[in-house]
Amino acid sequence: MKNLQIHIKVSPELYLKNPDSSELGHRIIAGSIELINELGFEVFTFKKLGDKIGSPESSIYRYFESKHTLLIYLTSWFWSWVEYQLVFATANINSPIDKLEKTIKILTQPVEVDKSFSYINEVLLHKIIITESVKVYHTKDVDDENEKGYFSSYKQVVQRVSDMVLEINPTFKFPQMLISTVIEGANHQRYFAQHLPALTNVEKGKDNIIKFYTDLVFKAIK
Amino acid sequence: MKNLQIHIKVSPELYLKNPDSSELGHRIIAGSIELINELGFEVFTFKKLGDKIGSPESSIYRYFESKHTLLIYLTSWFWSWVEYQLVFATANINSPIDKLEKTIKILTQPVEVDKSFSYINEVLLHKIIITESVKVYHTKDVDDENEKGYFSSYKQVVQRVSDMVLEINPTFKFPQMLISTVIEGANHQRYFAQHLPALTNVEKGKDNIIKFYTDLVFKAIK
DNA sequence: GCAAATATAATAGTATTACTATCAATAATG
DNA sequence: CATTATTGATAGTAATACTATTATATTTGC
Repeated sequence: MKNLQIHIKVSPELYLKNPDSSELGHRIIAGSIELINELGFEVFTFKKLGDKIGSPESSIYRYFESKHTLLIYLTSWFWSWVEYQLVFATANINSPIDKLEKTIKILTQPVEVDKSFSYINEVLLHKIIITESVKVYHTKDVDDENEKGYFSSYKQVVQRVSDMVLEINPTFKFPQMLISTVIEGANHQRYFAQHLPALTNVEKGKDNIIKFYTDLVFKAIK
Repeated sequence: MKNLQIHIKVSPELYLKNPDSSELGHRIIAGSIELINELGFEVFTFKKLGDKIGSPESSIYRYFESKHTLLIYLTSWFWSWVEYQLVFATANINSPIDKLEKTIKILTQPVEVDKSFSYINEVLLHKIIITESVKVYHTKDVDDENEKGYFSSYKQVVQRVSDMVLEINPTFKFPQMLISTVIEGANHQRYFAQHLPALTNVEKGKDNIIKFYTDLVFKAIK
């Protein structure tokens, strides 16, 4: 994407101190994206992150309450960024069908680097979304955290795309169900392709995932 | 389901000592199903389970290497049990379409108690599948564990249903992708209905989830 | 340009977790 | 009834997920 200097806004409830407001904050975000990828979320700790970025863990605790809220911060950033991409990519398209098709593509395709956000590696972040993001809301605290608005950026993406579905077929009864199925599904399939290929049908070279979910959506709402 | 006394076989790699071979084993399984539901997998520990069932944690460690393999054991049992239900329910149906429809229903409907397996509460176990099962294979050890066959019962269900799809439409290119999308999707939607209703379209009383995925499958393969 | 406020570093400490190890007591089995 | 297997009781350990305190930079407001 272009070299605009845009800032993605993340709800302040997700941090104690805004990581986008200091150099240490940037290092925390950039370092955590790398380290979570490297170790996996369970093995990742603030101690190890501190060692990596050369700061004590106590400093990281001044930005984030826990590694769990840091992960929510990252996913929240990601979904806001996806929404921005969505709006950007469909801005001048008039046909609702073309708009939805383009949107499904963005939601299901592999992510490319976006130079607009210097310290965030979107490709690695997408890998975290694929591998770790289910852990964000599969906890005993979901209801609490949902009330505090922790998942609003994800819900907003689902809502925006659901509205596009309704634009095409106002009588369709399950837009949110369809779109969340597609988003979660595409991530799952990308994960399966790498780790549990028996559960998917991904061939090298071809991107079956985009095709499969595009077909699925248009057949479902017809 | 009927009162047959059938034993679900779980791969021996998943335990150190077969929990189905002793009374303590049964208490571990029954107790863990209750306690994981109550506390959530992260907060659940063998210490707490030991207190609940009146045995020291060291005894539990003689059955399972870790709480992670215990969870895999539970999900593995569940998918074997689902497969048995699938076979049972479609045994005398000749029409491939009826068979698939019945199958999708079983995969997406709420679970009912099955008296055949006395010490296992299938309804609670299904709640664990819905809430915790993604954690089973979203770890750094997936590839390793997959090679050891830890996920074979789940893969077998997907394979069986994929074959039914191919029976109806032998040219359909993405059977595994479709079926794993449906299974994971239905579980996700049930979770969303309870905790993140903005992501789904479930109304009280009606079971939209079964309807939605049944439609989706038949439209996709037509 | 300097005091005051703020951010970060350095270090220490704690309850809990996820185990492993050892030995005694009990129950099952041949 | 002697042997073997199973469970209980107890202890111990490194790592985790924090909290707290004090010292040292760095920024900022006047």
